[in-house]
Amino acid sequence: VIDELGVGPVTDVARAMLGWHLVSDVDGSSVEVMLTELEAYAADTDPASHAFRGRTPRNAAMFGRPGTLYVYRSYGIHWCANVVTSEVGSASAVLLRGAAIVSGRDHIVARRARTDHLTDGPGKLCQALGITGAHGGADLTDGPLRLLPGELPAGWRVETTPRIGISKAADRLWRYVATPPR
DNA sequence: CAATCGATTGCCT
DNA sequence: GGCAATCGATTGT
Repeated sequence: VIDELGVGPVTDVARAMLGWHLVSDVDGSSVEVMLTELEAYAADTDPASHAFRGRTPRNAAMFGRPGTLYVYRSYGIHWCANVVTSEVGSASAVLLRGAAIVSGRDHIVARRARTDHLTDGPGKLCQALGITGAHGGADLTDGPLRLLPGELPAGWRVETTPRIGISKAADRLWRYVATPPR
């Protein structure tokens, strides 16, 4: 299903993943979103990657198979999710920063306890999908969280910008944002 | 063993 | 637009 993941540089993979869908059946709530904002992190050559300094207890999941979920806690409060995109041992990953809701909006509203800004940010997206640290290392090809290849709808544009909130390698245009036609 | 610092969010002015 | 909240992995003494 996710044969496209292990192929090519993580930047290309991240851009190609725009329009892919992520389905969550966590806690019995079925939610589906389409990915619209992603960032590429290349383990070895990227000082901003959590895997840049090698394997640690936190980033162990990044060294797994392509299609593995890597989840970490940010600012002690939020969960952020990445998809491992490289072969075992390479630890390149794509950070999930934003998505468009396809179905299950009611479940998301309940989880987020608000009706706006539901999935526009890495922490918000995790909360919307019910992703927590317990899902770190999960296989996205099988289980309550599934990643499905797809295409952006006609007319959507892709913008390339610097990554958000990092201090190292901040000049690389490795953030990809898809926006609907106006 | 203590110190540091976020791949952020939401509420405040 | 500014800033506090919050915690554990990672790094330094």
